[in-house]
Amino acid sequence: MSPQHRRRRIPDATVARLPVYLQLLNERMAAGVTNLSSEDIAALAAVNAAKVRKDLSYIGTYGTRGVGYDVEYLVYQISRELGLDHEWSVVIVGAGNLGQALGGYGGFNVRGYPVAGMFDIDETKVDTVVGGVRVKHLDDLPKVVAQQQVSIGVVATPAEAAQDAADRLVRAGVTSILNFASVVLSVPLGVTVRTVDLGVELQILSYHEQRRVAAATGLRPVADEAPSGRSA
Amino acid sequence: MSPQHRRRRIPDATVARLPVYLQLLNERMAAGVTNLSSEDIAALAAVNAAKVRKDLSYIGTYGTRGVGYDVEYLVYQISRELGLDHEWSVVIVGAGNLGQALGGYGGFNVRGYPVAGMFDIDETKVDTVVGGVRVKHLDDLPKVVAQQQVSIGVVATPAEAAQDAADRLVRAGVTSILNFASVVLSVPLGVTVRTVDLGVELQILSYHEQRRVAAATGLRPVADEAPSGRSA
DNA sequence: CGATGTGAAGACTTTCACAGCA
DNA sequence: TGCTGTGAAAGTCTTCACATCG
Repeated sequence: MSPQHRRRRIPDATVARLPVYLQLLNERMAAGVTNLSSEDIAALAAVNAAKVRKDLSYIGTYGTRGVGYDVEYLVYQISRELGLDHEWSVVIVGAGNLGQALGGYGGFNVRGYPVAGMFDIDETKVDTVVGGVRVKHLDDLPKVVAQQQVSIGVVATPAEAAQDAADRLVRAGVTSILNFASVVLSVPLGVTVRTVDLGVELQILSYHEQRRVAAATGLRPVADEAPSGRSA
Repeated sequence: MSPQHRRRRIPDATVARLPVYLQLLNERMAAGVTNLSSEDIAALAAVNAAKVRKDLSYIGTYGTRGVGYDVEYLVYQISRELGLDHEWSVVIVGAGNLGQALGGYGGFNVRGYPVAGMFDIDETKVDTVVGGVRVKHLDDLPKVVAQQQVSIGVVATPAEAAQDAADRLVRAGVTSILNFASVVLSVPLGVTVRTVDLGVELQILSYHEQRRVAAATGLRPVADEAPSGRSA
């Protein structure tokens, strides 16, 4: 019953920004705003207005010339494009420090990603309850993934166990993995992996810090400025 | 006492990959490997060998033709380039669910980012101890940042409080922020922000899932395959 | 008139392909 | 000989600038 355009492929860079726009559109909508121009959205997202228009043009022509974008309609369209018109169950592998934090966080359910199960190999963790979810043994993963039609898995294990976790997820039928371990996961073609690594993020930041120090010390003239963001 | 070349600016894309190479080089080094070719590194990082060579060429010419790269030396050079030749103290703002997980995680200290302080406005959280660190009131932030020369701040607050946290960090003198809240932070030029948003990551994954479903349903022919990674 | 949607230009990134050196 | 280091080509992403339309 939806326009279901499924036009040309959306560039990765755009896909990565759509959730950001969506977030802020939802926020403005909650504040009672009904219309926003690309300039407005750009300011809120700390990007260039032309980029906003290009990005939005990939999902369709939903703006009104001379006016802007209807917030509610745009939220609907972006949501549909991101596959948010239904819930996506996720499983979390690893019930340690991070796994517990993720499970207890609640953000999964709120955002439409209910936690179908949490798994660990450690027998002492099995059957404990984290964030309302009872931890199961990793061997039960295939059953849960199949029964609950899970297609997204979260790897929250120590680095050493991450590849095994990923292998098990893939074997169970999961095709998207959010990896919090500091390892490059090897997965078959057709499986999407996104890695979020605290260490990597910190090192990118310290690289910039180190440049700033070098610049300030005046040892070398450094012409360019570090990246930053500004918004309204 | 270091070669301190400070050559041409390193591209952002490369800066984001250097920590990944570093991680895996350290791992191989621990396993006793002393030499690796660009091809080897590429396989481990699931990227193209030419990219590895280009990336490494930005930090200097540290390879040996016909042989490859000396792992230990390369680790040293990448570390230096990323500013890892000394420790960078960090402060964590927000002692809630996530803040506690980060504080207790220990990964900060291991990687050379000791936690100089953890802060919250909630009086009931102040003076509790998280991961060996006593939570202080947010008003004490400037003192700690100044005294311990902190230049990196972590925002682990709810979205509503994140901008205030960022403002306080910047006012205190922090110039790099790792933001875990679902908001686009507004900071002055010269301050680097990196945002890690669970919701954004999940939505990017569900976009790919949704495409796969559309493709499988056969409703529309979808020619291209979702991104993936493969390594040895 | 004002803001969208978009070709075209420009910037950045990746990949190729091979000269050059150990 | 084998693998690095790098110009040059190809590909992707961003930004400009303006025709177009509500």
